[in-house]
Amino acid sequence: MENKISFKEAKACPIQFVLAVNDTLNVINGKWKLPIIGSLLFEKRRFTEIQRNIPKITPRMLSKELKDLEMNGMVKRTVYDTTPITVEYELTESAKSLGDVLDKMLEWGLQHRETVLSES
Amino acid sequence: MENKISFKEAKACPIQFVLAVNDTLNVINGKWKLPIIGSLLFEKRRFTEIQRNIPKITPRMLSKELKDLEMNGMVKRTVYDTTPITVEYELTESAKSLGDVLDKMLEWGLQHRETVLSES
DNA sequence: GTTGTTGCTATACAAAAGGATACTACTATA
DNA sequence: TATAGTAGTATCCTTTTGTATAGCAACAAC
Repeated sequence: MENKISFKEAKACPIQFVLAVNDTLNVINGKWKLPIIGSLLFEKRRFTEIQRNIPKITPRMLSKELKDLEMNGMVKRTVYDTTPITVEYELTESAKSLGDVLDKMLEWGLQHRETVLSES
Repeated sequence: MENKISFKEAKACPIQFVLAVNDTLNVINGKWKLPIIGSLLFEKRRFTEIQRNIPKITPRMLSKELKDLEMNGMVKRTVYDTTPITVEYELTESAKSLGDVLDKMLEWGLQHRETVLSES
């Protein structure tokens, strides 16, 4: 039962290509995932720390997005039995490796903006 | 008035970082942009060709998304005065260069999926 | 003169995403 | 006893996104 798809195979087939790229996009989609990942990129943080880091997010949204990220293997949640209780969120190794992809997007985004503006 | 931001600057500042990456994400967000880009990656196509290429898209959505992509400098639209009228859509150079970014996303997506599955 | 083709647009609606506001249980501090 | 901090939930509402279905104008072939 070898259903693993190689880069080569995925790239050659438009359908597999779109599906696999969407896998990546789905992990970071929505208004808040990127800011949350950004907040955790360099250090683990607690719920309220992230909240203070992203001024306009509501606890409902933060809670929901953290759950999403955890389910997708992007964030690890650790509970410490202190009083009051302490919960720490940190990025998984896989999530940290997304940094390279984000760099590529950053690069393209800056360049594209320049190209588009220079044409107007 | 030099408001151009370098990769280095953007990478160092979390806010600029998130903004610039979002620039890239916004260009390909929504359900249909990626399939449309995929359809145009190797050849220019006409409206109904794209429609046939992406079976479940409605003309309303295709029309809307193509306009979006055109406005964002991703697609060039050319009208030929034939009967019936012919309209061709093709990716801009900037859009084609997005291919490299998509490859990175593809790579990460495949790898992440493997990592997450192997842990369960 | 009916049907088909091209590249769409109009209207109405359903679903998904996100926001506002209030609230919980527990404890520590003033 | 009142206030504040911890990590969230619950409920309701608005905004955004996408769908369904129909139709248009210009021709051309049958």
